Amino acid sequence: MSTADTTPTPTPSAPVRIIASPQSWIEGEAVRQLEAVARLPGMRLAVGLPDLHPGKGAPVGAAFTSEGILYPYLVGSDIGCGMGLWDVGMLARKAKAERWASKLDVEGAWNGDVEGFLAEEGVKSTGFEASLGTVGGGNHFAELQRVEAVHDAEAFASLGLAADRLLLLVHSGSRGLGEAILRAHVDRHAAGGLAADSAEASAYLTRHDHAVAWARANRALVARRMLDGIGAPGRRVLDVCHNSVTARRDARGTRWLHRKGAAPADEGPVVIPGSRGALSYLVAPLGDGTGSAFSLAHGAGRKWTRTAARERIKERFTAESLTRTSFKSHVVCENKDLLFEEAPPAYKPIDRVVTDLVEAGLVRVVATLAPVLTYKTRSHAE
DNA sequence: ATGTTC
Repeated sequence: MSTADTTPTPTPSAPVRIIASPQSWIEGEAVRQLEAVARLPGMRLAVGLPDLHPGKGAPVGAAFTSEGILYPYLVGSDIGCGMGLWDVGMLARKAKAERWASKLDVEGAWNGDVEGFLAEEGVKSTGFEASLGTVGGGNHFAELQRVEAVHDAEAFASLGLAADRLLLLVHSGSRGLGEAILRAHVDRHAAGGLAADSAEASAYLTRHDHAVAWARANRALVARRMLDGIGAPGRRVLDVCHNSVTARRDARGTRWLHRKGAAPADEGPVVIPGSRGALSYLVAPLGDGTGSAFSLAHGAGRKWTRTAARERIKERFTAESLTRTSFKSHVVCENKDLLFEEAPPAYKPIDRVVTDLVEAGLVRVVATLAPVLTYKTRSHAE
């Protein structure tokens, strides 16, 4: 017997995999966003990492692979955003955190030779150079850290690191550049994708790749300004991008790997930071990456929205008290709203996120890093 | 996230 089926055919979904233990609380909205992305044309795999949380349309803490079509809106506006780690080249016990907290200033355009700096980094200028070497807003920061514990001495030493030296972790992106690139795309295509073999995809990818390189140079200049401020040399240990789309070619053809708040698992060790009042984890990826879209968590993940964090944290803490943490570290954040929005209770516990990655066989911990001074922003009232 | 935002 045949029956007329009047129900619409469900859009076939790509597999969805969420790498998180039941102890990692993940908002339902983030899961719904992940599932919605998995139903987009061409999608082949959607992976949520343990720091998965809702974003604007698409979730953050996720990686997606597609075939034949790529989606600029999944990368978002901060193309190239990522984490760079520097060996400060100074003993941690020589740190003058209180003095540095009153003095460090990386606001506004750098007064050095920006064009020369970009040339050294091998990056073309963009018209956004007044922002080059600035941290930006939101969850971006530059943080001096000490080594709390070394768990894998060999891997730690192979990065040229020493347990008694300060480190500098820089989280920033492409500032207004990436936003301009996404806006130009969204003006024409909204959330729509681009056929991978189209001229528009090539044009987007060229601009995207430039923003990724510029963002990396931005982190390098933020680091240089911080290092100049404390009078230390500094050496870049690693630098990885967690917002990007890249081509991966294998026997099946080309896959487009979108990372939205997801660190790469195929570029060596990475740092997964907690909140400014928590440890950060230096981890080494394990496994072949195929089940996790070659990606890792990129941080603790937000527990409270910015609005909720402002309200709840204002009730419990004074702004002054938030300039120090349970690690006795210093916080430079002269924007009060931002000080509340980014306070440690607004974030999930980073140890749970990293434990989930360890238990999933995706990383081993090389070292834990404790905050000494977190630089967010210095206000420049006239 | 945002040379933001009138």
